[in-house]
Amino acid sequence: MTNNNNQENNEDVCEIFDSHEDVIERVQKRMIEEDQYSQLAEFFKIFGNSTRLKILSLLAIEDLCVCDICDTLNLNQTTVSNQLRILRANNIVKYQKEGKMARYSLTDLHIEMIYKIGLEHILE
Amino acid sequence: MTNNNNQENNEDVCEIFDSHEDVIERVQKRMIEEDQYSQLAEFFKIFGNSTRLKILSLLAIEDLCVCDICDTLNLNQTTVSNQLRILRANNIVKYQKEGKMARYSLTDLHIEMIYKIGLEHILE
DNA sequence: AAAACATATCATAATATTGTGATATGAAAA
DNA sequence: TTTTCATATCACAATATTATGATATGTTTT
Repeated sequence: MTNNNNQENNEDVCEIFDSHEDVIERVQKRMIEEDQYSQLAEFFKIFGNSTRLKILSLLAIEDLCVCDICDTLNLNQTTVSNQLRILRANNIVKYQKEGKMARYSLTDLHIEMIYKIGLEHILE
Repeated sequence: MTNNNNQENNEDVCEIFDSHEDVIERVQKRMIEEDQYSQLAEFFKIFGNSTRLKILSLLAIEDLCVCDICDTLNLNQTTVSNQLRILRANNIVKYQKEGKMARYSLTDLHIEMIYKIGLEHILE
């Protein structure tokens, strides 16, 4: 596994077998801030619900109004509006008022990228 | 907005203003399977918890045993083991027994990619 | 103005997820 | 074999999330 030479009971000079303390210190140094982990988790949580994923996948195809989303997905208007609120609050979608309608779209290319990599993953 | 010519009250022949029915039908055709949305949501749900994200970010740096993960993150052993179980069940991490220790690693490059795109996103 | 329509918000019951104490398993050390 | 160590599993209280009915807001039509 490791390409060390021949000595068997060497646990002092070999750099490869470093102590747990060393590992911990080294890895800790490369971590991001506590707050960033939370932000990231909040961001990914958005993708962890199939209703929201469906909405996102539709908006990746084209911009849509709320009622088209409802009808396409055959979902309750309240359900869709609620999820859109969550998506808005997290800056995942934006919308534009057109008369009494609201036309929604994705804010950001990252959203589509993440969706597609995830899809690639589950399709192996 | 749309590059149509000069007529003002044209609502019959112009292909650009299609009815809700047309939009719905067109978009529905490009959707993936119900089951795939669920699978995708399950997959992304994994990233939606900061403890799991922390573990994943450590394993993206180097392979680690459970106790090193606990010590690095200053977390309960049960908590870490539980999250590792979830990660294993979802094929996000794998492990290798080494004596009484278990060395964990990421299964797949997609994991690291998604983590990094997410990080890019929250850093604007 | 009233009616109809598109969307948003509020309140809540049902459900899911989280961290953790208690405990089990299994391997190495004594 | 007993003890110790590393990790896993179980059970569960605390918390978070979901979908949805009821209702509010705001816009167009009549």
